[in-house]
Amino acid sequence: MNDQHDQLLPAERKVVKELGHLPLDFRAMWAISNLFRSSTAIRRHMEARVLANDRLSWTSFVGLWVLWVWGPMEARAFASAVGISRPTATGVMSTLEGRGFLTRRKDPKDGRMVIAELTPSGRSTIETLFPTFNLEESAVAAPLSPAQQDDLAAMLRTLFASVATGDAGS
Amino acid sequence: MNDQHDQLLPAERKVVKELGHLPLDFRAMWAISNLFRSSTAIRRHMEARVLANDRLSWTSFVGLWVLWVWGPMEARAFASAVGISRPTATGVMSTLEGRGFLTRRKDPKDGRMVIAELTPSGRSTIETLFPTFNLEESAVAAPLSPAQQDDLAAMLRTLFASVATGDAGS
DNA sequence: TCCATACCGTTCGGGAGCGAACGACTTCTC
DNA sequence: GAGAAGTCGTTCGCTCCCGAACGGTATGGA
Repeated sequence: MNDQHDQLLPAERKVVKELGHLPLDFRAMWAISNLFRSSTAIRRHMEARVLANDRLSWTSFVGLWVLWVWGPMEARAFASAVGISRPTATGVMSTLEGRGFLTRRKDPKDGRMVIAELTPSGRSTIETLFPTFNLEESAVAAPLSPAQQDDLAAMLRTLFASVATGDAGS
Repeated sequence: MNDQHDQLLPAERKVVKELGHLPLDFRAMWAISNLFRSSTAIRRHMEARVLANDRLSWTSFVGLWVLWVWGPMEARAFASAVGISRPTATGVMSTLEGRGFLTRRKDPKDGRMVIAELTPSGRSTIETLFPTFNLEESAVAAPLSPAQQDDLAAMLRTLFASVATGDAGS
């Protein structure tokens, strides 16, 4: 009598009530839909609690982080690492450039390429911001045991691989 | 010699190489960062594979889905259920209205309220689209065992609760 | 009764996001 | 060595996305 159903969120119970009669894969649905629910909520939580002080959007923050970790890189690689399209990367780079966090220069070896690089101001911003960000990540993940956190990361890598490489399904 | 490190993605290995010396919670970092990595990739996968045929954005699709499951609802509840702000909801509703999927009307009981409702066209669109969407969800989640899918959903609900209610940390 | 208070959806301004198309540049091919 | 083909970053047009601010509506208390 005490089954999985009791664990569901109110919104999920409503879905069962309205769509329960249809032949759907509810197990996959709960996994995927909670992936989006939690990721959106955490993103907004981080923006409000950690990033708002520096008036930094999530994507700009990721941009700084990527350039910090990888060093100077071509616009194309930047877009890929941040996880956005090339047109979007142009805009994000312009934003960061306008705030003095980033510089653009042409690659002398290949006139098509543009190389983005952190300014000292950009570097110091991410260097002081990231530890705070990670502290909040740690707090958010705290309700999960260390082993659970490892399992979670492993399963998410599996999902990522299932759409990234083979381009899953049908 | 065969530890967790071997499981890491190339980008994650680079992070360890560059930031490994700092006192950070890498376990939480892998969990949270893979949450965003996988959610972004799956979202784009779904947009390209399922939603593109109907020229429907992710958010518009969720909007249709919400109205399908919940029936007619106030704009505020719509925004909350879709997971967007009220200003954004105004825009999304306008988009759906322009495409003939949704109608807006004033609540006669309270002149401030606006009630959104699916048109027959909107209803038939989501009714034929959602089973296809769920089939793809199923395919994406397939590399995980049923028990793993349940565990994943449960852990994600825990993370969601940790930022939604108590507003976690510090 | 009337006026603060509060809540609703919308508008505004600005950044993020994409596919398609474009000019600049490199490389391949004959 | 000149034209075709490919690749790069950018621009364009549109949608999404948010916080702040605004007008319209309801409600509680003096």
